[in-house]
Amino acid sequence: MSRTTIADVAREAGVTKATVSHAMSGKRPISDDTRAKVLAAAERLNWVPSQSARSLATQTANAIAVVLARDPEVIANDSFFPAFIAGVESVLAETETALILQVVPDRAAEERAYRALSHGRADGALLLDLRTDDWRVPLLEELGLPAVLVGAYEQPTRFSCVRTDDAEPVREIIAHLRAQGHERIAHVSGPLEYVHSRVRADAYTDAVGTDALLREGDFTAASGRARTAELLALADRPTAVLYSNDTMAIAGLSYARSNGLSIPRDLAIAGFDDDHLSAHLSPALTSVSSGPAARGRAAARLLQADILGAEPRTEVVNCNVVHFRESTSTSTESTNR
Amino acid sequence: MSRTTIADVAREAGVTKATVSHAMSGKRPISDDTRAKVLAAAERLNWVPSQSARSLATQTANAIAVVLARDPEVIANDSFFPAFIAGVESVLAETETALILQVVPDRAAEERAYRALSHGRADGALLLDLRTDDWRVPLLEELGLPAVLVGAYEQPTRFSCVRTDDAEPVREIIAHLRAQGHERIAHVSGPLEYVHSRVRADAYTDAVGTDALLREGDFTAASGRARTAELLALADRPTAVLYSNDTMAIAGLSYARSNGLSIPRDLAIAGFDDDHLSAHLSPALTSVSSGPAARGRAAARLLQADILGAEPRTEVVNCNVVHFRESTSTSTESTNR
DNA sequence: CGCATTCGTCAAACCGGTTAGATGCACGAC
DNA sequence: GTCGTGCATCTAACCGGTTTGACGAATGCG
Repeated sequence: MSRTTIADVAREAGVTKATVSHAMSGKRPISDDTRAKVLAAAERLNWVPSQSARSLATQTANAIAVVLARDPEVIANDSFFPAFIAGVESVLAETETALILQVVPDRAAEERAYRALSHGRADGALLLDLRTDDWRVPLLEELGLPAVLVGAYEQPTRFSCVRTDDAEPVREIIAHLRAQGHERIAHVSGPLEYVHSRVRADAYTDAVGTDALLREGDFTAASGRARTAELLALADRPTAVLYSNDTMAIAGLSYARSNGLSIPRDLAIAGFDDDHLSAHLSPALTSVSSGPAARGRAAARLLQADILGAEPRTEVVNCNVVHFRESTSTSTESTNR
Repeated sequence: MSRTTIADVAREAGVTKATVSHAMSGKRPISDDTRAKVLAAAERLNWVPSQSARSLATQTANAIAVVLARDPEVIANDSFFPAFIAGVESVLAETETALILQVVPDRAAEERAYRALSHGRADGALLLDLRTDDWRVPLLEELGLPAVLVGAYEQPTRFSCVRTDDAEPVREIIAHLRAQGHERIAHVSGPLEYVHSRVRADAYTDAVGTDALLREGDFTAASGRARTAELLALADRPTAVLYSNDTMAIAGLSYARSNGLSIPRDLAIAGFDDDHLSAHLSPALTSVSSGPAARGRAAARLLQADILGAEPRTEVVNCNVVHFRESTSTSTESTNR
């Protein structure tokens, strides 16, 4: 099963490897008829240059990477992720760049993964789920691996960022709930080590004036259910809950219902990230669409620019739109969609 | 930014490159204290072997690939895909194998992608969305690239398969609808070039005895809406529709409703692939869970086995479970979950 | 007509690993 | 003391591209 190599093409075309290489890349002038011979030979033999040989020689990989330290279960139930990836791919497809997706169990493996990536496996990385003082940022700086930070990041950095303003939609939702007479508004956040969870939680605390009804979840349905149970068991139970993603919101909604509460009459519920089905739930779920596909596209573009040597820059992709739906409205009418 | 190479480690440890290589791989006996010196040096220098150099030398990539010819939009709204990937990753994570995800716009690009993959970029591929007489199967056989076929495939092949029986749940749903008195049952399929779409459509046609109410969709919400509109415009409009995925089902449901139909009273609706939110819709959507994560795990395991030289085999992962919910029940009660 | 210049191609080194074959050394058997 | 034997290590070739310096031929110019 010997694959055809550049040497085969060279022999077939009656030239040397170097000429084939130059004919393909155009980095040296090649006469038109030689180039034609080379192209014909390559075509005839179905030659595709070996990616590993090329990346060894050029130190580029034609691929970018996303390393995730999340539990696979969270990935499966997350609405942000697939849409984000779809956005990334829509940009990468244009240049036939591959996306390397690696899920790692722990920090040691994650660090190894980045080191391996920087050794010719990937030309750059997208960093998701940023933590405050994220250790990955200095690591990638040290490795010299281009990267784009997706989400808020507060430290100064040489990397490009794709930001969104996560605080604003939280304020909007709280204001909306307040306007409807809600006074005890709770928040089930994501893990607070994540910057975006923290930003949302802080915006929440600022808006309601206390963190008494703030509970930390982990984006899973199980945690949504558990935190909701805790909140509803309080003597002064909340009349509205804002969750940091739709999966937790729906788990909370189910739990509240199974305990005899009517949504939104007894408990108003809002989510985050606007799963594509959330508009069709019963009641339709108020949620914040964060434009995951647009963010994916922006991140991929910035990364490609960075790899080509462009100056890093921060792009604010503010696609955040709050969709107010039945789950937070006192009237029966919904603003479906 | 010169990365540390095996030569640096060799110098640091006072041995040659070959010794370092053997010490790491264990392919030749190395004395204990030499090995210790090498490991210490590698640790000290934070050495990670270059993946491209290694894969050039060994013709292995430590990565497997999934190439998708779908529109990014379909990926974003598909419930099968993220869960499947999560299942795959949960297996790959154990061996620090990377997943290469490549979305291609057309067939030429897809073929190039597979050829490039077989040149040291990936050790194997998972084939999704199989078509009847899929051209990719002979191509990968020719390239000698190990692969696992996910879904039904009828031709004989040397590749392992992960099968599910897509016909059985269709029969179950039709029987269920029949038992409720439905006589005009329609089906909105996926593109019929896909084997799984075809199998479902055939099972449907067999069960109802005609394909008069069969319409071909493409898994997008837009097509679900359009095909539903066509069906409802018929003189003898159907009283029940089975869709080949949940996205189309929900689009159809919304359309029917906005035309004044009540679900399930005027129109019963069932989906496929059981999105994680489908149980929470209004009405809760009857759907078929195909165990995407389990299938992903099985596919990844079979591929890893194949790469290591195991005999190809077909594994039937029959996780298909029909969840009958409100959208197909005449009574108000639901079997939620 | 001779020389400089440009153009197109070639030969060889290099990227960073792996691996087959050669070599040196210690040890045991005779 | 000599010779085989086996173990540990080294040397060097190789994987398949890219890239640089060299070189021969064609061209331009005085």
